[in-house]
Amino acid sequence: MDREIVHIAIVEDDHEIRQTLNLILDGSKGFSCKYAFPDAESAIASIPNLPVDVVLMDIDLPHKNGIEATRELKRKCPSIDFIMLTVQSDDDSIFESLCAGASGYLLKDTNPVDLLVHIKEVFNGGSPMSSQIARRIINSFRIIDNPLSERETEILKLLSQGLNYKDVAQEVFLSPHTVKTHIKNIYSKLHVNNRAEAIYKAIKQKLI
Amino acid sequence: MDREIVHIAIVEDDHEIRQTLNLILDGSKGFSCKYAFPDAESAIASIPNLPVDVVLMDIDLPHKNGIEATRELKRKCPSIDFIMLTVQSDDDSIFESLCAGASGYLLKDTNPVDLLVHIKEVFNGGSPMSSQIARRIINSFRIIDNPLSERETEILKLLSQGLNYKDVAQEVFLSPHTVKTHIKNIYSKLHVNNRAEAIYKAIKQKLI
DNA sequence: AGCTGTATACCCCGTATGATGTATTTTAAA
DNA sequence: TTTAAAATACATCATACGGGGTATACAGCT
Repeated sequence: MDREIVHIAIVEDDHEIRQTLNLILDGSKGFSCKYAFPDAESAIASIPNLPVDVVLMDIDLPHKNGIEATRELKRKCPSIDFIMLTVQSDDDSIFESLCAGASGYLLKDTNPVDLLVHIKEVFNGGSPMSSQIARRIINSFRIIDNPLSERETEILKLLSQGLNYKDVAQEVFLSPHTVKTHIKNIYSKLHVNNRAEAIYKAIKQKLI
Repeated sequence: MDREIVHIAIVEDDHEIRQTLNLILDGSKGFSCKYAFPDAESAIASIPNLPVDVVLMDIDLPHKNGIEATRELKRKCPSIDFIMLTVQSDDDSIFESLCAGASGYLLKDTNPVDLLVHIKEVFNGGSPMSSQIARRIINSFRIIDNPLSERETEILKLLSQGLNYKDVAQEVFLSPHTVKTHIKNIYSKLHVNNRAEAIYKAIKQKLI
């Protein structure tokens, strides 16, 4: 099963990089690279009709950027894997790319041999990324700190499920008055004035 | 700066694995492994007082598991990096570990040479993980599908910021009546009856 | 012994909210 | 070109909600 050929497409506006990548990839055993596009528009128009397994996508493209292109193409062709290949390594680019459907995120200074390895990895269901980039993603999982007490967290969770004062009170065997007091305290601790904002903040800070 | 020695601690209940790892790591140039613990409790008691850079943590430990141990230790010693070293690769274990503060997640069948490389990576601010595990993490970023219109999304975002009918109406130059109608439609599309649940669902599905 | 935080419980009050309707216009797809 | 979806707007009504208070009891910390 490792003998299968991986069919690749490149989307990259820089003529030289595009040509170089194309030659390297198409010349390597087990790889085929017959398609290269200089912009998002032509890629979006053509790729859905091509027998492609993996797309190498630059982020900085002339009109429409590579993240948008990935979003549209991934919607049309969910089985194609996308690897972002870019100079940008800021958090926003990384997360947007992943949300758009990218399966890998590599920097352009990755050497050709590693690139081939990474393309194989994606093709076999992996997600290659430098360990520096992996760290940024992992850091997004951490909880900063939790000002809420256990009781308050419990109540906030129930509120996020759509329960009202009375229902929450019944659920946790408390007086509705007490629940109200807890909610007031939650608002004050999170510096918000209503339920909507409280839940938003709590989720963003991974409190619930 | 690559000449610095990485000080390692191991937490692993299996006697043989612990000894083997200990010998390999301590015998390698640039690495020092003087501490090995068979359970979470002893590790939690000792590690805060030891000069340790990286901890290799097994998940399956006798009483308290490795994820809990990581959570407690990371809280006490934020500068120590934790690598989970385990046979389990289920989604829950991965995400819980990362939320608990782990910086890497490797399977036990990782060969010793790679393990050394990965420890170096963590020490230098990276996050090593197999590309299979990376893929699972990345998949958690994807959006399933968005039933909301642009206008509705816009309004829901404003609601999550804590704005009320009137404020939203002003913000988007609409009649409060219209905003109310949009909100009704949002609730119906998300199958909820109130703001709290709507925001909770919307965030969980990455709609806002 | 005093302080702080948490958990519990109650009161009043004005208003924002959600449910249930009707209705027109614009836009996009079939 | 008809149809459907989206966006716009308004009315009524019971009630859930948030802000303002006050109060007791118990925990841990200093």
